[in-house]
Amino acid sequence: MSSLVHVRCEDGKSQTLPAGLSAREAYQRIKGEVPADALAVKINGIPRDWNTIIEEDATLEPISFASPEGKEIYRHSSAHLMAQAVKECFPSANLTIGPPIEEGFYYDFAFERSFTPEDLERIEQKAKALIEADLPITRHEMSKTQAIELFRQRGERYKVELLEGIPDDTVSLYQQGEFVDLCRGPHVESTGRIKAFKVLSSAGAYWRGDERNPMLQRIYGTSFPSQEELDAHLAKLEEIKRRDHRKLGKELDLFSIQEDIGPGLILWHPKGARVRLVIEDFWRIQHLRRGYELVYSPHIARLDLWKTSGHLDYYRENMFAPMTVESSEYQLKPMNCPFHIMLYKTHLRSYRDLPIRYGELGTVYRYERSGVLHGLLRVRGFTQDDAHIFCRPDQIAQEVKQVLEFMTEVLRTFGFENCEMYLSTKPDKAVGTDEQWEQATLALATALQETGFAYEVDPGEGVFYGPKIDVKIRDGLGRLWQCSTVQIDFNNPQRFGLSFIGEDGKPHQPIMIHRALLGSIERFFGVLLEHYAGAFPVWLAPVQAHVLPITNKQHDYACAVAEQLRQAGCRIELDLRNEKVGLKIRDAEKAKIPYMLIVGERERQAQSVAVRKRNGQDLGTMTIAEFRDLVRQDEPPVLRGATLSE
RNA sequence: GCCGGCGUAGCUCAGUGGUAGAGCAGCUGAUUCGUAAUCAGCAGGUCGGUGGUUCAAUCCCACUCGCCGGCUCCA
Repeated sequence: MSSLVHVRCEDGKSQTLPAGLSAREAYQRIKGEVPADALAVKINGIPRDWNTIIEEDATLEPISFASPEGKEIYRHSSAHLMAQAVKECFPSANLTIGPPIEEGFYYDFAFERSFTPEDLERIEQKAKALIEADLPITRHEMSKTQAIELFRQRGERYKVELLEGIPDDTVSLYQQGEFVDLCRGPHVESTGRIKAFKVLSSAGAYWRGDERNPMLQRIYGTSFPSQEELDAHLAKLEEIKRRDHRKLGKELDLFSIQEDIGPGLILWHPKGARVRLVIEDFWRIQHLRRGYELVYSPHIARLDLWKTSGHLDYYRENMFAPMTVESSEYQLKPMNCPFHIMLYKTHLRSYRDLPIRYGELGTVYRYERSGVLHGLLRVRGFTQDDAHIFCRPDQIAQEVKQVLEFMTEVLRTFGFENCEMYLSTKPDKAVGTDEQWEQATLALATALQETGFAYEVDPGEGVFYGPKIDVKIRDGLGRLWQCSTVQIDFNNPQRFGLSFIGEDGKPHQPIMIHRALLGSIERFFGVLLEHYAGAFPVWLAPVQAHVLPITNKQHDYACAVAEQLRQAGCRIELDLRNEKVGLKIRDAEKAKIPYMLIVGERERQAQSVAVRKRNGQDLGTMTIAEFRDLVRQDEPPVLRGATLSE
């Protein structure tokens, strides 16, 4: 064995060193010092502890919190720290697992009761004391048998169970003080490396995520390298709460969900409905211009239709129970596709007719388990902006490409510039031939490439009837939301025996493409509401301006202003209350009205309005016609002065 | 569905084993006012629902409905 190794640092500096040094020592010898923010080190590209012994030639690259790996290590060590605190406060709690997650970490414990807020406070204090103690974190490798014995002695039965499932003979443990956890690592060097630590919440979670398993007590927490960063993160959490669409929906009187109506069922109030109408008008105009036929279908249909479509077999758990009418069974629709298929079948189709694109704002009802309902984002009755494209296999790529372009245009209009695309391929359980899958998947990939979108492949995540593209949009707070989806379907054309007559005069089977741009109107509305924090852009705002007379001497004029603007298609409200303008402005501001039109004696004389924006900006006075043009400017071109009947 | 928390006036919330309060909103009156709160008065609740314990329940107990957080991110 060579006693010398060649070690290179991330910047290319290298040195030949005796084997057996730790990564930290080696790095120090070459570079003089290890950066203060280096949590761990990549050795030949693999994250490791700083005290890993170097036995072979290696390249070293420090990992800081700035990198995804660094965050993971930091949060993972934080999870251990919290687990140590829990074990010290509650020795009878059993350890299970504790991974880092997106903005923090959690650790699951088996404990005889739930943790109370007081417990969490105590745990946080204990963790802070352990940070203060700056305990070294050390790695120990041992045989699996030894590890099992160790955890058995400590009464950690879940750890024993985990170990029994590990195929390797050797496992690694990490220790800090009395605390020992089974862990692959790496970790930071000591508990003192964790600077700002916060316990956030607790909740029940099933062991291994399976509801047949016992319920564990999960504690969530987060940590950052500085108090400032932690504070910023907590402020962001507050901001998320402030923007919660459920809160805004109530404050702005947009919608409600009422116990007497039923969970997951949305009641659209006039203001919410106005926004929805604008969204839907925009949607309809766009679809008509892009070669879609708009259709309507009923909310219930004979159960047999759902047998043919396969929903009864594959989707039953998400459907409301059927109802019996005149001794036939009917089913509330969970999807619109069977209706569009039946529409296709009303005529004999030629290859010249394809593609046929049916679009519908179709309201569907799905049974969702009570615990998963969430405001407008997860409901039991919602309206899909659905469309089904029937085309020849060779038209898939072209059609999908058009859908993607259409989708980005629509999303951009609503203020979503960034999205992420995922291509999901054939799952284990699937219908259709391998050839069909390959052809369709390739068509999707081609469409993505031709439109120039970066995308990730989700292997095996396709629906059983075909591959799909899912699109997630990023909102104002950087959160991702699944809205658009494009799915290829070989299954339904076959089940329903769809055909078109080809050039050869023989029947062929069309391909069906399911697609939604907004996903569901309810969900999209919720996302939009949070994205804009309730302050809709002018073209979407339920009320675009308040007319605020200063005294009752201007009431007649204010009414005339409002009436003229309404006739011009603006959404205007009058505030004739016997109050000072200051209060009227304050109230309009709270209601997030984009414009305030203040009319006093001067404006009445000049037949003008003084325009104030909701951000406080004063646009000065202008005529009513000028203001109307100002509002128009904010509308997407397609809607500008457009009507559905044109 | 499961675990935990919560449910009091239109809204936000306080409160107690002896049948309830505040602020805002609402209504009435006064004020006629120039860019984020004028003043005064009035009215408003079967304390989510059902059942039980008790002389007495909004409060304690059980059930139920609903809401909130969480429930596949391999130690």
